[in-house]
Amino acid sequence: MENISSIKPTESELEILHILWQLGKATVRQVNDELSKNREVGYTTTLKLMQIMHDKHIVSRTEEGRYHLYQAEIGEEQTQQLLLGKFVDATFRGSAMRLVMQALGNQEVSLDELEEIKKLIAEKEKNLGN
Amino acid sequence: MENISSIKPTESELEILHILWQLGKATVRQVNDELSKNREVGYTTTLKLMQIMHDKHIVSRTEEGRYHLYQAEIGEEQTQQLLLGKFVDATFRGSAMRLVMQALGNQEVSLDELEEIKKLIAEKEKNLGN
DNA sequence: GAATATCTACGAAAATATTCGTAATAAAAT
DNA sequence: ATTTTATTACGAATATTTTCGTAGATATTC
Repeated sequence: MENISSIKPTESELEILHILWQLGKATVRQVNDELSKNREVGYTTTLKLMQIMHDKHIVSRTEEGRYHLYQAEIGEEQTQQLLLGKFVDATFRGSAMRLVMQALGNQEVSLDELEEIKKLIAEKEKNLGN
Repeated sequence: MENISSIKPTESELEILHILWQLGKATVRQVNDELSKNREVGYTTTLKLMQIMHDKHIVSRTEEGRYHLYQAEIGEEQTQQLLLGKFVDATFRGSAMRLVMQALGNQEVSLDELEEIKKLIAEKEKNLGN
């Protein structure tokens, strides 16, 4: 990926990216099998999507004999970060704070997870305190 | 809105909703003026979008003389909550925790805001502690 | 009161995203 | 070696979202 901040995978592409992030390298068949666990989807549909993603350089591929092995070209965290920024802008008018408040208030978060978040806040406060 | 969990405003619709949430009631002209502050957009484009939103029952309208006065039919927090849930699923595979960590780690959040978040966490821990 | 401006309604074009059918090719099985 | 199976390439149909042109109605201005 050259143009790093212009990433905008569609929802379907994101589904495929998640599978590739999990599997590392995968054939269209493997990805399609994974997708099929959740919903009906034709093999050529998945193939086409992955070809488009290849055109867009968000996945790379190598030929292994007769197959193509696909691999994500953009990192999971990096992508989440970018999508998060856009989502915050679109839905929370740029206020990450409000997003966090809503997420903590209403989404499922466990006690252990809250502890981790507290640690992160403590560190962040230390840095901001400078 | 009858079918509350099937809300899925598009990005353009969300932009308009933000304006309506802010203004309360507004004419197409007012909304279009607001939109135009950010980007080029034709009046009839905005009109059409708002008509579609009316068809979908995500806004209501009353006739005031020659104008129509539009008003959001879905609440801001409620909508954000729904979109947040979908976003967490699509982008963070359902882990609100990871979203919060990333948001705190990389988005802009001030010291004061961190304090507020800490308060929220404290309360939530009290409840979860039961 | 004629011209101008400002609305709404509506259809359809344009842009984007998703789905799939068909053909070509290569491998595997019989 | 012929048939069956699995793969890629490609075009096109379908669906969704966004944009806008045109027409008709009603007010406003000169």
